[in-house]
Parts: sequence; C-alpha cells; structure tokens
Amino acid sequence: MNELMKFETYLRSHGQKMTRPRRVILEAFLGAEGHLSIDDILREAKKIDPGIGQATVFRTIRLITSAGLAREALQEDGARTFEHLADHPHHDHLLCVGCGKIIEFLSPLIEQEQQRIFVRYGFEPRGHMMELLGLCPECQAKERGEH
Amino acid sequence: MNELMKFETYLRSHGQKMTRPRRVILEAFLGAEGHLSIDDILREAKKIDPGIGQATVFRTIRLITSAGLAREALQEDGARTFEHLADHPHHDHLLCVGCGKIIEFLSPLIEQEQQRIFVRYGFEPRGHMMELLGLCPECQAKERGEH
DNA sequence: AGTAAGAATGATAATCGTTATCATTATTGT
DNA sequence: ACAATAATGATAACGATTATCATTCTTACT
Ligand SMILES: [Mn+2]
Ligand SMILES: [Mn+2]
Ligand SMILES: [Zn+2]
Ligand SMILES: [Zn+2]
Repeated sequence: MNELMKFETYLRSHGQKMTRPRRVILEAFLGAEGHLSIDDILREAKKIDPGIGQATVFRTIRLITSAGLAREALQEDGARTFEHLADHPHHDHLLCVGCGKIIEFLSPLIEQEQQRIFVRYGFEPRGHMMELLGLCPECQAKERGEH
Repeated sequence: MNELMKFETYLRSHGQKMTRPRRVILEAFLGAEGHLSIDDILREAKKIDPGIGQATVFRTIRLITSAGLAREALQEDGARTFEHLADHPHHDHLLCVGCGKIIEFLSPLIEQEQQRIFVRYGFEPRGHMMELLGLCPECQAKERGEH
C-alpha cells in the first residue's frame, strides 16, 4: 500500500476529502528527502502547482503527520521541520550545535529501555523525542583554530 | 556555593552586572518547583517586586540557563518551560499526551548509551533532550470508559 | 449528468511568543 | 560623588502559526 493510498484511507476514515492540493502537497513532501520546514514544503509544492497556499500546507502537513506518514522534529532553535517515513525507519538525531548538521542513528538498546520505562509507569507508548546535542568534529577543529 | 553566588560569578565572568531585577527573578524562579513558563516566573517575580518587566524575565532566564542553573524543556505542544537545577539532578520526562502529567525519571543505562553515541560520531557532548510520550493509566481508563 | 450540501481552499487578518528599540535608571570603578 | 556604561521596562516590531471568510471543489444523491 503506497503513501497516497494510506493518506486517502486516513482521510476517508476521518470524514475528510482527498483533494488536489492535498495530493500535490503529499507528492512534493515525499519527493524531497531530509528535514523540511513548512516553507520548504510550500516551495516544492508550488513547483507542481503554483496556486498552493501556505495555509493549506500547514493544514495538510498536520494531517499527513496524524496519518502516521510523517513526523515532526524540533530543531534546537525551536524551528519545526518534518520528515516523511516512507522508506525511512524510525531513528533519533544527533545534532551539531555549531553548524546544525544532523546525524541520524538508531540505538536498539535505548529503544528497548524506553519501552521498559513505559511499562514501569503503566503508560501506553505514543512515541518519543530524543535529540543529542553536541559539537561535531569539524566544529571542534574550527573552534580550536580560532582561539 | 549557593545558586545566587553561582549566578553572580557567571555574570561577572561574562562582564555583566548583578542587579536587583536579576536577583528577584532568580529568587522567584528558585522558590517555585516544577516546570515554569515565562509568565509563571513573571507572576512569581511580581509578588516580590511588582515593577519587574516581562522583557527582563526573558533576558534573565536566558542568563540563568546559560549559567547552568536551569534547563529548558519543550512541552509536547511546543510551549517552553524552565526548571531549576538546584537540588534537582538531571532527569528526563515521561509525558502524558492526555492530561499533560509529567513523570521525571532517570535511566543510567540510557545516559551511558548516549555517551557512547557521542563518542562513536566524534561529537563533544553538549546535552540532550528526551521526552517519552504516552497515555497515563488514568487517561487510559478514561478513554476506555468513554467508548 | 445535474444539483445541493458541506468541506476545502487561499488570501488575509488576527494572535501569540519572542526579540529589538530606546529613553530612563541603576551599577560600578574611579 | 561622578562619569561611563550596562540594564531596565514600556512599547513596537517580528515571525510563525491559526482563525476568518468569500469562493471553489468534492461528493452523494437524484
Ligand atoms: Mn531524521
Ligand atoms: Mn523536570
Ligand atoms: Zn558542526
Ligand atoms: Zn494522563
């Protein structure tokens, strides 16, 4: 089942309609890799249909996220970005506070321990946010060089 | 060394001055437990000195955080809160998406593994953000009852 | 196909949290 | 005390997000 069909299924099951702008935004979003801001997505969508409005991107990316096709990642500076989950299994982020570079990683050990914590407190898991903040090797070198 | 002295030391070492508003805001902040918004802190500070302005709370809480006396925690809805670190060792958060309840926990195993990840990628650690999102036992019961 | 009801859209205004500006006040080293 | 300079608080400005609303699109039903 492809992403478009999943989205359509989600919309129908929530009494909402599949429309051209929603299709265009999903297509634009899936076609770009990485962590995209709302305006990134708007720019991509306008390449397909210049009539797309920003408000609709806000509305649609929220639907796409609710449908489980994307997730939100807050940058260190508070900026919101989205990444799609097609061919993109779950991972966490290691973020350089110097240059903003993002490394994606997955730690089965941490994922497992997180599950144990949910169980310990009787919580039903709904997801998690983990971002490690540090200084990448290049920025460390730069910092040493400038002293 | 108490928090006020630490703050004063930080300010001096950064060419900044200890002032009455800064003392009042720090005192108000330390006197309240939990996760406080800017306006929470402003409200507490105004109890001590009604003349305190919101802009100064924004400026001062940033200084307090830079001084290592507080840390920022983004809520699930993006709202910023701060908690002070006095008598409050490092921990992470388990957050109920139903009622907003926050449980604080510490997993040495996760902390250790995070360090290994920093090392693996050659990053100099600068901190991390981890929030587990789930549904607390009470909200699970409520959800079952209402179906 | 045609139609009517309701949902979605996009332009725009409104809102909200935060930051910048700036005249006034407070702090500090002399 | 004084001069130099930093900090303050009121307010304006800003950027991201959300609300509003007239118009257009979708869909279910004839
Ligand atoms: Mn990612
Ligand atoms: Mn906490
Ligand atoms: Zn870097
Ligand atoms: Zn709850």
